[in-house]
Amino acid sequence: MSSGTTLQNLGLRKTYARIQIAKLFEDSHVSHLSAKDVFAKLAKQHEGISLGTVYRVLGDLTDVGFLRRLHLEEGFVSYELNGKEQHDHLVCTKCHKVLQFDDFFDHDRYEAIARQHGFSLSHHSLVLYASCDTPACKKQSIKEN
Amino acid sequence: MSSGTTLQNLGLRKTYARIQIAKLFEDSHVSHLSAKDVFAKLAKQHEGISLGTVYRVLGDLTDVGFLRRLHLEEGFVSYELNGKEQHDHLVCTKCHKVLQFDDFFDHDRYEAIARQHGFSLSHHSLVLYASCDTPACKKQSIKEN
DNA sequence: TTCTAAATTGATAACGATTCTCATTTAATA
DNA sequence: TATTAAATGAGAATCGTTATCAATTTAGAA
Repeated sequence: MSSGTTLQNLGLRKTYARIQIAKLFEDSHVSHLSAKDVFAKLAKQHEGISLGTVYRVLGDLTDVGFLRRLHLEEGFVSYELNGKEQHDHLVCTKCHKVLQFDDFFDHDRYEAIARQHGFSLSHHSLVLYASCDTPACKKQSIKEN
Repeated sequence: MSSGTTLQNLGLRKTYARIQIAKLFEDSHVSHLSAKDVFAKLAKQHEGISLGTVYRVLGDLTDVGFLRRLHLEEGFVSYELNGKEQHDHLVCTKCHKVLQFDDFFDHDRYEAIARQHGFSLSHHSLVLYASCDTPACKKQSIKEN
């Protein structure tokens, strides 16, 4: 399914910026991009999508359920495709590498916990902070100090 | 244990600002306070602790392990006492009420997941977003729209 | 295809949370 | 008590993000 079709199905006007940004996320190579990441990637390939528009489009795509907001690291938000199954994230505290993992047992348990407290679950955020200590990670850690 | 003693044990100089802020968190009534929350609470009772100092002290107390940073809501950080057992949070998406809950089964599972991916677990963040729909919550939701 | 109204965009100002700077004050200790 | 390093207040600076507004583009009617 092309990004253009996706946008129409979502009830959004088909614009150049939205198509390029939706494509970026549909491209399987990328995930959890921040606004700045998106801006940088688009700047390399296309002229004239401003940072303000990137923020707006990310907001729009999130509002219609195409993207989902993540708070993996302090100080900024990232976005990922909002698939049916929500997966969780493992973040290296040293080199900031991010891995996704699926924990299929979670959702029901989380729902039960929410219900026990009289809440009705909307979604959850589980982030495991850990160090990966790969050679690349160590190199990066040194650079930062 | 008084906050002064706590600070000394942590290797921090005993200053007025640090003692007041540590006390605020040791007082069992409060938890998950943002810098602005702390500033506001101190302003009522004590003169002359600047917002800059609040941020610095919160950072210091986090660095020595007395507090722990939380990212419960978008746009700002909150802090809570860093007890041995880490508990998780349930946040109302409408009125922003926060409840803590303990899920004692989690830690081992999280550690296993990290290990499976070659990571070594440091800590985790689990936040359940849900609506509480209490009368107070509904009142607040209306106010915000 | 052309026209029109409404939605989107770029440029840039504004904002809120947080950090930094630096002169002044305070805590630890000799 | 005097010395020195650390902590503070005031305010400037920074960073991510949102808002403003005039100009452009889209979708759909004519």
